Parts: sequence; C-alpha cells; structure tokens
Amino acid sequence: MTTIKPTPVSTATLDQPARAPLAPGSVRLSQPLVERIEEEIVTRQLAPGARLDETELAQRFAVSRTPIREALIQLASAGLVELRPRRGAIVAQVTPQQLMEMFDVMAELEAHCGRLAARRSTAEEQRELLAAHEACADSSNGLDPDRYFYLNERFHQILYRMSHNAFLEDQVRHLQRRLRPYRRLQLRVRQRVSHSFLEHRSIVDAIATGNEALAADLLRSHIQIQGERFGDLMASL
Amino acid sequence: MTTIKPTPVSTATLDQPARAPLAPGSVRLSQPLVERIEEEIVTRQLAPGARLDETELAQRFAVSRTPIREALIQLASAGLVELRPRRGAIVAQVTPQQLMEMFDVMAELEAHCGRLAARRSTAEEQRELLAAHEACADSSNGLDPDRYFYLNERFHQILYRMSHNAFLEDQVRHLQRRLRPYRRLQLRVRQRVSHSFLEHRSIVDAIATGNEALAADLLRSHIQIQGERFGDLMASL
DNA sequence: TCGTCAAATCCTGTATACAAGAAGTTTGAC
DNA sequence: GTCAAACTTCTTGTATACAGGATTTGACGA
Repeated sequence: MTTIKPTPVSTATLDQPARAPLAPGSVRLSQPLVERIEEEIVTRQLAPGARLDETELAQRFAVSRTPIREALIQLASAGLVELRPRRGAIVAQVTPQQLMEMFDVMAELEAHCGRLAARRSTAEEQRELLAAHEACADSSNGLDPDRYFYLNERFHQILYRMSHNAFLEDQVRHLQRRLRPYRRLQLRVRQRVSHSFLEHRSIVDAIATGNEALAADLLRSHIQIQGERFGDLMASL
Repeated sequence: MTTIKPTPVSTATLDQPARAPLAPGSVRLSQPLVERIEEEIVTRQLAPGARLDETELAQRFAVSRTPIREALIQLASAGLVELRPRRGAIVAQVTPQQLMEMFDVMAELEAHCGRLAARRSTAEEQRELLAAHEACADSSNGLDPDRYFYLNERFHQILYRMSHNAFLEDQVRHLQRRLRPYRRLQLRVRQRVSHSFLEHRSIVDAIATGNEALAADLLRSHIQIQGERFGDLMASL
C-alpha cells in the first residue's frame, strides 16, 4: 500500500461528495426522505429512545408506509435507528460506553488518514488543507462554535480525501456523521475550539513534511481528546 | 481510552454473536432472507455485476417483492449490493483498487484490535485465543484450506472480542465478512496457510506479554499481506 | 449493414389492503 | 382492592395493485 493513486483529482464538493460505488450505506434511494429523518435524529428533534411510528411518519412526510419503512431500514443499517422485530423502531440509544468506543475507532481511522495523507497527498491537496485550516482562524476564538464546527468538519473531510483511499474516506465520513451531535457538544467545552485550531496547525505541518508517524499520532490525540474528556461531554447533555 | 471494560463476559457464540445494540447493519428483520441472499453473493452463486431482479428473487424465495426489497436495501447498506435508482440492483462489483483499500482499512482495524487486546484482555481470553490457535495446527499443512479458513476466522473473531470494544468488534467483523471470498482465495496461494499459522503464534505471544505495539504491527502485516500480494490473487481468478 | 427512432414491454417505486402479533384495557374472580 | 385473563385495539410485516420511468425490440431510413 505504498503506491500513489493515479487520479487524485476529485471534483466532488464537500457537501455532496462523489462516493465510491461500493460506499457502504450510500443507498441512493428516496434519499431525501432518509436525510430528512436523519436530520431530525441528529438534531435531537427525534430524541434517543423515541418511538418511530411508521404511520405517523408516513403522514408527516406525506408518503405511504413503504418508503418510510425502507428509510428506517437504511437508518438502522447506519446505526441511527434500532429496529425491534414486530415492536417497531426507536431512535438508537447510544450509551456513554458505546460513544467512547466509537470515538476510539474514529481516532484510529483518522490517524490512518493522516498517515496516508502524509505519505501520498499532493502539494495541491496540502495547499487546500492549509487553506481550510486558515479559514477556521476567524472563528477560532470560540465566539461562534457553530461556524467553527462547520469549518472544522470541512478541514477533516479534506484530510480524509488526502488519504487517497476512497473506502477509508467513506467509512470515516460515516462515523463523522454519526458522531456529529456529540462532536458539536464537545466544541462547547471551554477552550476546546482554540486548542482544536492549534492542533490543526501541527497536523497540517506533519502532513506537509511527510511525517507519517507524527501526523497519525497528532490526529489520534486530536480525536481521542473528545472521547477522554468525556465527563464534560456527558455533563453538557 | 485506557480503562478496562468491566464486563468482558460474553456468552456469544462465534456463529451468532451477541451484537451491540448499535451494531451497524445488524438489522434483525427477516434476517434469514438477507443471509440467504448474502450467502449466494459471498459464494459467487450470484456473481458481481449480476442483476438482482426483485420479481425473480421473490419467486425463488417464495415471498413477495416487499421483503426482497428490504433485504436488498440492507445488503446495499452493507456494500454487497449496488442499488441504482429506477434501474434495479446488481451485485456490487469490487475493483482490485477498492479491494486493496478495504484490506488496508481491515489491517488497521485488526491492528487496533491487537493493540487493545494486548492492553485489556484477560488471562482467560488469552487462553481461549491460544486454544483457537492450536486448533489450527492440524490443518496448517495446507491440505485442507477450507478447514483452515474456518478455524482462522474463528481465531480472528476471538481476537476482535478481546479488544473489549464492541463497536470495533462489530465493524471489523463486518469487513471480515465482506472480504471473505477474497481471503478465502488468498489462502490458496502457495505457503500462505503455513505462514499464516506461524504469524498467529507471534500474535498470541505479543498479546499475552502485553506488547501492544508489537501485537499491532504483527496483525497489520498479517492482514496487509493479503491485500498486497494481490497480483497473485487476481491471477488466480 | 448499421444506426436511429418509436412503440411495446418490463421493472421499479409507491400506495394500499390484509393478516398476525404486541400492547393496552377492561372485566371478573379471589 | 389487587391480580390475572381475555378481549379489544393498534402496529407491524407481507402481499398485491398500479403508475411511471427504463429497456428492449422492431421497423425504417441512410
């Protein structure tokens, strides 16, 4: 796995990335509906544990039960919904334990992205990453965490692409999305935004200088902080 | 992430593991049907690129199109099937490039399992792993690769559990299943079985002595070999 | 002979109907 | 008054019907 991918040129936007054809969970089928429900789960409009009545959802979204069921199955596959046979669907309840486990895997995957990015990324991509980092500067004072959250997500997504491993990119993006509400809360912890911004700087440098081990370690720590400082996070819920 | 999980006691069998409630893709809904189709895909009865006609499948499995559709959506979420809107489903075509990418991620995840196992596993679990390794001995001469394949899978699954990270265990098991047909082929490469067996021995030792870095490195190499020596594998197709 | 266009056919996506199981309620007995 | 059992109601899981888009087939023209 040391060869450089021939065609790193991706025209995908960050909001609608060109996914690999095998992208897990990227079922392009009545996608708007899935995304609408997903949005309500991610934003906590539909709280964890809430029952997802098929008939009720069907009425609310003005469709029949069939597409609702199919959407719920997709969301269950993504881990956002729990399907209890013959007893209906509920919004998945994530325990602190599970959350820590997920952050742990996330840290490992991002670390690997960093390692591969340091090994394979082009100068052009590195400039792009730096630009994304610098774009965060204005909102790194912690006054507008939502804006920083968005730009931070952008920064990481560029990093994923730089791994030149579309499968890895897809897996880590899925996890990023799934952890979204918790990452968002995390940024409200005191000083987290400014620290995050500083850490990004070192990450950019490590990748630019091709320091694979350092890039991996920095990214692992960068993500793990969110998992370890977990008391703060749970307290803010 | 250095704390040890309090309850490592798992009564799950290897064939039907007790999955975490958030287990991605573990939608327990008409599961037999999903598994039957999955089996045909994994065993190449349904070859990559083959059209999956809903009506035809419905007739063949003696159900209506509805459960078939729901099964296909689940399989698409798992990456085994590609759903092309309004144009039907086909068995996912995995390019060598994608396969290498998947093996790369697999190597990283298994390496992390090894690291965590070295850190957290109990003496009891380590004995279990050793037993699973020793059970491979009889079929490590390469004369019965299918039997070794099964025992090898068992060995790795015990390892996953030893990470004490149910989410990681689930993710890596999914990938293991998805790469199954290719791993199977890999074992037919000359000397691979005997080498694999020897590598397991070092892995067991590294974990037993709590050497996290070594366990991770050994496992990474152990898996990467399968991805890297891919030329041999493709030639055998 | 090959390419193009059109009609017919097929298949998917969605709605709806129905049956079976789960949950909730009421009634009866102790 | 409390507990249990049976009944009612609700919800899920599956079958089926139908509409609209995709594909295929056939004919016509270059």
